[in-house]
Amino acid sequence: MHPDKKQTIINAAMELFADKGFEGTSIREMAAKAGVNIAMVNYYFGSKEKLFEAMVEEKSTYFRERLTEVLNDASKNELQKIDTIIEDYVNRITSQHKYHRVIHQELMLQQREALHENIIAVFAKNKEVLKKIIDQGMKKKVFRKVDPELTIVTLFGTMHQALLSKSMCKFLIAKDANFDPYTDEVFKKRLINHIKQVMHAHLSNK
Amino acid sequence: MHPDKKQTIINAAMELFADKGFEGTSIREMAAKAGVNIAMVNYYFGSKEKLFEAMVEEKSTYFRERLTEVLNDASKNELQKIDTIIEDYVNRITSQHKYHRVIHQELMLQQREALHENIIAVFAKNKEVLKKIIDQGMKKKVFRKVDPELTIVTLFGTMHQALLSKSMCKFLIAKDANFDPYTDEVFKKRLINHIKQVMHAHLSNK
DNA sequence: ATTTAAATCAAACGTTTGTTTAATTTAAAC
DNA sequence: GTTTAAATTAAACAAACGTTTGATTTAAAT
Repeated sequence: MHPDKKQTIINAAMELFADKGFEGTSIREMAAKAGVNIAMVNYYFGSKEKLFEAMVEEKSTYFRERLTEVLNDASKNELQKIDTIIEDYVNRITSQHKYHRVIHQELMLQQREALHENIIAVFAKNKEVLKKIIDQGMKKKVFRKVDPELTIVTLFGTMHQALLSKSMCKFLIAKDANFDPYTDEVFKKRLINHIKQVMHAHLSNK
Repeated sequence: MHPDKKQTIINAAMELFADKGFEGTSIREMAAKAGVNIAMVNYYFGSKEKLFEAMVEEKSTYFRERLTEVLNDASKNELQKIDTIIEDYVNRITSQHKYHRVIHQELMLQQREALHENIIAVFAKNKEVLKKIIDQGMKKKVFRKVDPELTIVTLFGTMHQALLSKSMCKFLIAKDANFDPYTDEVFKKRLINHIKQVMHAHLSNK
């Protein structure tokens, strides 16, 4: 009938999971938000937990592409590749911050740990590509000798810290009450520039 | 009778909140873990939510001291002060990572938002001190011109990313299965050194 | 037009939830 | 030793939870 009804449920669920957590979100709430009968969730997905897994799976495929082409782009040097990834990733998080919040919450908890592997697998590709670029840069002596893994941690950690908690973001940036970091282009630029500056200083060997 | 029974409940609650989230933790579970009757929670704290608030309040006071003395330590230059804060903060998180996990989860959710102010207030002092040091360093031209707020974000973001999700940490560092980032002194040193290196490169004006 | 299967629904299922009650035990005050 | 208040308990509370049922509607297949 409605072939996108599953999708509607997944989208409603994700919003609620991001704002209230998995156990904080009830099936009745999701069904109401999606405009469907509460029985439809179990009809389509089998259970609340399987819906959650389906949501992670469905949203994560969105991020699995690209990035490898950056690695093999001969027109860019290592530092330019890092810059591209920074821009790319900030745009991803701002456009899909609810999904990233869900993922991040889930990884901090010690529940449904079987899911952690799936989530980590999405990051794996990104980490791999970044690691290769950093290693390459160090080999060519255009990068200074750094800790590759923790450099990646700093890269992602800065973005997540800046973008995944609105309260913390507002506090640190001290904007007015209706400031929204996910739509504010000025802030996005500011964040991108900062991370680039940090990474240039940290990596560059001049 | 037992004057530390409230404390026992708070400690049991915090562990469970950190692993399962607020709504994922039941009062019966906490009571069992603390070895008290389930009615004692409401008897002492009034409600589950008030217990949560009491926990945040009680644990946060632990972090409210120090740090100002670092600011006024005339024997240290600005970079040395930053180094001290890095060491200090990594030690805090590793020794109290469950508390930091709870705080971090809470800030990502859009529930109990009245609590966010209290939580943010704990960070406020730390941010203030760091900001003063960075501003001072920039004024003296020993620091390069940077974005002070986002520099703080990078500092905290790196630590949180590295220490608050065990799955992510294990994946990035690729240690064996029973590697524990909170007790592993080698990893702690490695993290401290990395953050220092990043901050030196980012801030230092030589 | 009839059949058949998928989709949708309101209602009910048995649990678990946070909280309260009312009785009992404990310990301090007098 | 009696009184009084605080602490502790088992039991019960209504509400909300995820899930299932069985009937009904919808749409495709024959």
